[in-house]
Amino acid sequence: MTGQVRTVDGRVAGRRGQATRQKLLDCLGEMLSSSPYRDVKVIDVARKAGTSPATFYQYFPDVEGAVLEIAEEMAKEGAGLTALVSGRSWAGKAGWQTSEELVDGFLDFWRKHDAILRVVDLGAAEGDKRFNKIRLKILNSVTGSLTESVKELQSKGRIDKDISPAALAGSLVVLLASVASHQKGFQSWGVKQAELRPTLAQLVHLGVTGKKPTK
Amino acid sequence: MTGQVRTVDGRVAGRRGQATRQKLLDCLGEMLSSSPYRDVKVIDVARKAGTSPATFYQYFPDVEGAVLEIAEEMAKEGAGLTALVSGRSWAGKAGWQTSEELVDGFLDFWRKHDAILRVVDLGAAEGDKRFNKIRLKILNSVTGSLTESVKELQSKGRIDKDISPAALAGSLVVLLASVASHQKGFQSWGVKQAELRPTLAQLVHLGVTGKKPTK
DNA sequence: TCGGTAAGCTGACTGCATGACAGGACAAGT
DNA sequence: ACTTGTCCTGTCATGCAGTCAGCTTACCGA
Repeated sequence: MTGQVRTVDGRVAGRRGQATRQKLLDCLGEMLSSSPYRDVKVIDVARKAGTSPATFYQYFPDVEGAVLEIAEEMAKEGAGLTALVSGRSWAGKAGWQTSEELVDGFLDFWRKHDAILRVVDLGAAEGDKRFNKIRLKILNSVTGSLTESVKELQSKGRIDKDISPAALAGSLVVLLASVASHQKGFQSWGVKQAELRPTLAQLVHLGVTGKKPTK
Repeated sequence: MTGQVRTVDGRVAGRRGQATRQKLLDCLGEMLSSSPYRDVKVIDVARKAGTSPATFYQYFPDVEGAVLEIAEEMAKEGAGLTALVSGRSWAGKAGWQTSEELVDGFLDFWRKHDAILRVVDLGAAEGDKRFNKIRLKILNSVTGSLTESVKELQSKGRIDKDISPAALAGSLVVLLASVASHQKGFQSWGVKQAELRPTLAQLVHLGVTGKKPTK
């Protein structure tokens, strides 16, 4: 399934080559954290990795191509976020705990992949299908499970019939994603990190169950 | 207060100069809508405006500087979003209407300024204070009013005391903003445009009042 | 009407990044 | 030692960034 790693000109990469490739990806990742995406240059990445620009182009068509590579990697890890929702209960105290853990898991993941997620978000918003696919892969892992939960509760009459479960689940997930990526922005509103957690958990619980949580 | 428009080298811009400057801004705006931010070149903007790169640099230090200019302009318009919340009622049917109109107004604004908002969002997420300031200026116009509404309802005991009004208002506003900027992404979840509106309105109403809306 | 002055624009230049290529260095097997 | 295939880099053509001197245009007072 996962074919061998290949260079741009078709050769099969060996041990040494893979190491170089990975080093380039790592350095690119670091650069994305420290400088604006628009200013990241191939030459800088190469220098940081102790190699030459030509080497970079042996493994990636351009900066964007390498970013996609990092993003794919992250998306694999992101698939694990499903566990935050699937098989969890939304009733009573357990429901509140589900909410809290979902929020925590999400914020942690976003904090960890902060820089690369910014770029993925931009690419997706600009209409690039490859980036959108990656973004969806991550969000879907949560949205899918959440949609099921909403449908179930809706069938019990707890949520209005004219609400689309997918739209609701999607909105909540997007809410988490964007709060996560603008955590710093909240500080300007005098909102502390610690206040964000319960607020989001409350919103999620309200959205999914239509009820205030019992703690 | 608003000093005269000046060129980079300190000259005062006259009628013709202002027109050229504006044309450059317009063309940059168009380019941002049609191609990725990273690929927008000064030379292309200049060509599109029927002038030379050197002229561009007479009015702006670089692409980012010009983008900030467009963004400031947009932020002024965005200040008008306050009207969507301030002085509105959150009780009964009127509350539901407030919710709906807030969502509509927000989505419209975002759709209209789609391209530039993407860049502002990126800049803010990357930690650039100037972009963050602009982003906050827009969001604050709504968050401020919404925070007041939440505080008022909280004092009536309708919302838990341990919820920070600012955090709640901020989260809701950020929810609107991010759903707006990824409207296309929702289509992949099989969510139609028309379903988004009521879902968001419901979430906003739930968040602010803690109750399901009466329609 | 006629300079004088400041605004407005651009050609030309330097420097740097991109991206392609050919060929050298190196490791492994025979 | 020789061959083979991987791996890296020097070099080069191309194109954009950003600066400057100098030319053109518009305005204004005498």
